[in-house]
Amino acid sequence: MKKNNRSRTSSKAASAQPTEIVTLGMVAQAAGVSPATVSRILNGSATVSAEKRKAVDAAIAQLGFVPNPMARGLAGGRTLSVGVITQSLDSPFYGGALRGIEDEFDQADYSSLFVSGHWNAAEEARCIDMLRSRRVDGLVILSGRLSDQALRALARQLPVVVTGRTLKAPGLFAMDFDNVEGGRLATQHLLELGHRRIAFISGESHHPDANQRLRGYRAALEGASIAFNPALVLPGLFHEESGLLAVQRLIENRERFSAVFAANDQMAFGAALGLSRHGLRVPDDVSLMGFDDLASSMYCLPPLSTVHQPVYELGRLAATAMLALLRGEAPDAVMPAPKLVLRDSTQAFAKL
Amino acid sequence: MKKNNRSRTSSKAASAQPTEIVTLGMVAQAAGVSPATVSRILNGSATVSAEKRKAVDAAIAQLGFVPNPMARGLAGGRTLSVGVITQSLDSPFYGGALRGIEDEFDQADYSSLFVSGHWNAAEEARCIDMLRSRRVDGLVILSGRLSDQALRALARQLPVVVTGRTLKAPGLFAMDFDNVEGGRLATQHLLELGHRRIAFISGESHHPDANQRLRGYRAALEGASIAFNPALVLPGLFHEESGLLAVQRLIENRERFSAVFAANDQMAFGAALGLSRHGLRVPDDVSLMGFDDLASSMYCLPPLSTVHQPVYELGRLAATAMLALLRGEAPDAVMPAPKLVLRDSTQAFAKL
DNA sequence: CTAAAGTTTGAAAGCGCTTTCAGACCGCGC
DNA sequence: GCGCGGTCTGAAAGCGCTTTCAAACTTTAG
Repeated sequence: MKKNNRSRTSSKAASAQPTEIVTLGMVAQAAGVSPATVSRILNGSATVSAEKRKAVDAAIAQLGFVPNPMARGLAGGRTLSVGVITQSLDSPFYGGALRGIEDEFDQADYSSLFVSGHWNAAEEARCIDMLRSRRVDGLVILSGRLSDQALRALARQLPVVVTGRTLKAPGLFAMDFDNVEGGRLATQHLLELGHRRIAFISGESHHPDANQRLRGYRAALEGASIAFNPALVLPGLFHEESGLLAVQRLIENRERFSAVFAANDQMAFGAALGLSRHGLRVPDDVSLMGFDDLASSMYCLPPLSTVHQPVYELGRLAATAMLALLRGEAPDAVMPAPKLVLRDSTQAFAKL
Repeated sequence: MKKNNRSRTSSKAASAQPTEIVTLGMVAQAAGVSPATVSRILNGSATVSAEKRKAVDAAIAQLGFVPNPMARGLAGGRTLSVGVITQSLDSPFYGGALRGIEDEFDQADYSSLFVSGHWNAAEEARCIDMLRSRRVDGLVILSGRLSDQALRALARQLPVVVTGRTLKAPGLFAMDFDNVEGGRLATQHLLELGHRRIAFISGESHHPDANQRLRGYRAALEGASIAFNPALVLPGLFHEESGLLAVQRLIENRERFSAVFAANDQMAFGAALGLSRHGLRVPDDVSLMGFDDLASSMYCLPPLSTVHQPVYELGRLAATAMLALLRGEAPDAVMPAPKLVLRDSTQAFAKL
């Protein structure tokens, strides 16, 4: 018995291990060829005679050989894995995107390493270091906090796909959703329903999405020749509580409004609760509009009118783009345009 | 220039790479010691003179050396990574657990590989194979579909922590939430409010959680000497739509009920919508109780009374248990007991 | 029929790290 | 002064795979 240092958990106990470790070398031996040949067949990196190929395929099947990604990574420089940086693993919004990414990569036999940056540039950088040390072949970043500069530098080292940006650089593919148009659409809808005093609950001030949606809101107002009233825009933090708070503030300030447009659905939920606490009914007393179209928006009370973001699709597109980048091709993913989803939380303005 | 086959993306373009690849060998050379010594210091696997240790530490810091996990894994048999099998990456319920797991492992310098089994035993097996081929040091399985048998076999090969089971085996740690008690608590609460005709929307019939919660429901009924009425328990699929459907069915059947207890919050949301569609108000006309206490349950309308599951804590506990297993210790994590969270969706039964 | 130009193939050299194994060095006791 | 048990340390052998490199054949051209 040679020295077997690996901690295979049980060297004597379990005898009928379902999966004994099978190496490429063993396959080679079983097929009567050299390891190099097996590797070539595995990777299609060179032509191999049909005869040997058959023998090897048989050996692989018979032994149940599964290549060891670590060894592959070490030797070949590729790991068939890509890092995905999200901000929070349990975000109802990004969750869908993660699923899309996972599905797409799975199909291509890549595996995805998910890590979350917690909306924090430093932590994000840490994650990136970690992923690079694991030698991921590429990086998908869901609207990170990194500067465009840093992103460009990163893309020089490995392929990067980033969402929520418009940015061009070698090795870098950016996909952006038209938040301005989305914000405009939502506001316009409210306007068309006759609303004139429309409150806007914004997202975090640093967040580009929030600002773009605000721009859309202002653009729509302008299009309808309605003066922008800063007192009607409230700060928000993209979570339920901040929506609630915003509405409370609005009411405390005795601001008059017949509709509320929240920069995301989560804040809209909070707003709905806030309104209800003050005896205001949605949509009878005030119309409410969200943004994102979370899975749960269809089932809240009342079902929320919102701007649909194809978040699962976005995930798939991002992954597809990464796959293209990895193949050395230029990705051609196109983000779907914003689309209004009208449900029960908005209705025509009723003159009081 | 030696042959540099690695595809470092740019061998000439970028000159001021932020992170040049630094190997253990380079550290050794810089510190004037052998690679073996550096490794020993890194892993604390043997005593090293203070002098050399200092030199090496300095070199590491100066060069910004980061060990390559792949090489470590290949050579040492440990990868400092653990696989986490969840069912859906975007589940509002498991999301919290994932976050807990990630946080805990991060602190211990382990990284987590998340994959989802999509509630499907075959896919789950695929995931496990994939993770094993990546040589994860352990496996955390969030209420999988695998048989206890399979789990036991798995645990013989590497440490496993599984939630949603009661199971004892070497190398295996199971953590279970007391769903029966939770179901009992919720039902009892409704009972105490004076409700007598309480509908129960169940989860998938194969899902142990659903069945346990049902058992709790029946136990509470029994405790109050109320006959169990099968017509009041509806099948459900743990998602919103099935909650909606269940309520519709209930109403179509002209079943009389003054309260609904859904086996999870998502179905409760659906139920709320269903009730509202039929002009039934929560809680005035019917009380509604959920299970899980999702983050959003606090913000729905009306805020949902439910059974709190400490899902983030559960994640942390699972990770802590895995860390203990990895150290060869026996984990001693204890699941918190179910706790009622009473909000606005339940109220005393008002005689019609 | 020989030289040049392909094809296939295997031997061998790594990838970056861990881990024996044995040598070097030290302080002891006899 | 010699041998013994200890404590450090480096050389070297892998881990499982990829990728040169050159050898061994086959073709094709001249």
